[in-house]
Amino acid sequence: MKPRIVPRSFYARPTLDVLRDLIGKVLVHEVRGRRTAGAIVEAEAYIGESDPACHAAPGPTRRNAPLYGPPGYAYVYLNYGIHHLVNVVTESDGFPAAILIRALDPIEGLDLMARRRRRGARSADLCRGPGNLTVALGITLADNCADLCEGPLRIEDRGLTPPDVAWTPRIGIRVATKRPWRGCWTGHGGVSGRKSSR
DNA sequence: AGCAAGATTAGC
DNA sequence: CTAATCTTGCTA
Repeated sequence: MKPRIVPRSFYARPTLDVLRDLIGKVLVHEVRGRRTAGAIVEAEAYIGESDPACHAAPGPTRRNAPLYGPPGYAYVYLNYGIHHLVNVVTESDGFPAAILIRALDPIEGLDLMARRRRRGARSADLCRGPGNLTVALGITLADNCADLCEGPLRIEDRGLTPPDVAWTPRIGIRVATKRPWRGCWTGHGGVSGRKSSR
């Protein structure tokens, strides 16, 4: 199967279904003709205003506006003043939900990724961790609201066999840590997490 | 206008 | 385990 951009209808479904099918898809970013890409290995779901960990929990604000918009768009924001995190907006237009991309398996542009990551990192570590993969792919606030179905930032289906997905609690947050809304590529070494979760 | 908090990471 | 660092949103 040749590379194909994932259509908007893919994202207009229940978030956990999208999350399961997103593992194994390829996130691509092109800057000045240079392409970087990696297979999604780990991601977390943030669903609705009733999810205390979701940015939409306080209701609509200027910052989380993309979450309420149509599916298939990127929601990028700065966390802890240091790290950019990428989310994929899901569900129907008007319902706030998204999937945080936490780790990738580098496929293209490894040299460029290494250059962007100042601290030396082995190729397998280039895109491990939500804050690290945005640096490796060169994703910034400028990519907020980017259309993932068209443009320099997109998600492709390269025909990889859908991997088994392991569900675990979300990490790195301090509320609602018991919901098993973190999907990991079973047995893949590129999954983030500092301790036992690997 | 000022302040506290946060979906992280690296370093001791 | 804790510091670093800045945007957002709430309070005055």
